[in-house]
Amino acid sequence: MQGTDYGDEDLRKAMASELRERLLIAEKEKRPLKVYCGYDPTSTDLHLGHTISMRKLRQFQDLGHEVTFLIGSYTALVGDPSDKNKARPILTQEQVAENARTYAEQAFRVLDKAKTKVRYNGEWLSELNLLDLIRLGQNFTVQQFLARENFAKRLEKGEPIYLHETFYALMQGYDAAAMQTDVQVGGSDQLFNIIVAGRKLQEALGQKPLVGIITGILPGTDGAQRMSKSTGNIVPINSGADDMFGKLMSVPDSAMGIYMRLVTRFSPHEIAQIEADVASGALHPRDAKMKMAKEVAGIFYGDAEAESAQERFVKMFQQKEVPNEMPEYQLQAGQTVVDVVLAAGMAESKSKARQLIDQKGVRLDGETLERGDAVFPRPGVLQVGKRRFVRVK
RNA sequence: GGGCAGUUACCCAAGUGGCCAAAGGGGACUGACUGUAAAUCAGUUGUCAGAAGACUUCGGAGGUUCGAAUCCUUCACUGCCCA
Repeated sequence: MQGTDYGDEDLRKAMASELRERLLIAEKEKRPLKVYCGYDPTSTDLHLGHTISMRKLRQFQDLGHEVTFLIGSYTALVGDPSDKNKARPILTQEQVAENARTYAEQAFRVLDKAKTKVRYNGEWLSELNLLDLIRLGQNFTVQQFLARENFAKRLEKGEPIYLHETFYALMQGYDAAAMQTDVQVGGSDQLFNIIVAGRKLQEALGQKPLVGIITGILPGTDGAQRMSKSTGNIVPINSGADDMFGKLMSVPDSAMGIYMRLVTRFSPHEIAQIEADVASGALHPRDAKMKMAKEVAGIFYGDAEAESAQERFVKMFQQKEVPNEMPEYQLQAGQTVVDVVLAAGMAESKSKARQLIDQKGVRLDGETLERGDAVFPRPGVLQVGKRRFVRVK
């Protein structure tokens, strides 16, 4: 149960004992537990935050249970109101289909492809008619929804709460029932959807209510806000070992602990040791973070790749060497420095390019370029800011 | 359906006829310091122009005015109260 976060000790105990009980039943019946977690394809990239629940699924998988990677093709059309103070813009079916396309592939960086069922909740949700929906709704009161923190907050602030947002929990709950789920994994923002909606609907439909495994929520690279595409603080799992390593190193020290707990394979004992060493000064916080970054990159890309990502990182940022690989740009005759910065995609407008130059943020082979209106002096490595490079040819 | 309030840049938010490209905060970006961390300090943050300046922007459209984010009309959207 490492990395779980129920926010309530009684609930945790109840779920732990229900899980034990359920395991015994399954053993007696000689069947695996049906375990699932749902992912709404609201963007194209899965990120580190998604992998917490995926790794829980993997654990179940390794223990021989039946794991379903559920793509929320239908729920994504509604938008989960969880952990948001705003309604999410509704996606079109086309957008959802496009996003869903690569989800499963990315998921197999963590899950065992051979043992994973991939399903789409449109399969059963699209079959429901209005009467079915009304019947589902009979199991819940408006008060239960208004008690949810994110709805209560919006209510208090006078922000809109759309009726369709309340369907989300019903839909997710119905997923659990449709798949006759034994165990559902999800982040603590899913507490309501899993513990209230899922269990209640299963009971109403004569099933044994599922056991919820509620994981902690990973903060983003800013170390504070929940990792999410819309806050722009994600570590994508598909963008290469170097990128992942670098992004992990930029996470504030204060978030190191939670990263180790949620997204590494370190044991509680190892984590305690690292934290003690950092506290005593025996281990430099930077090196502790490197350990974490290498471990996480290793999970997704293998230890060898993670090792070389670390080497490149050290070269680039500690020894200030330029990276070996970078995008290239073909210099055109007569182009000024501003032109090149703009054309190479290092600035979004000429004004911005000029500002960067004025701020001494533009260098060619390490030498600061002072004049934006001067003709670009010669081919070389153009650096903008600390970490953006392009080879001008 | 009726009454009231509101819609400002990436986000929050000030501004109620000229001094407004629009205060302040957050975020982002650049530089210094560092461990590509955090914190701190300095700067930038509509577009174009070397500068002066020009142009576009304050929910949409139209109007009044020498001049509009600010006034009027209308449309759309949101909240609150009443039904």
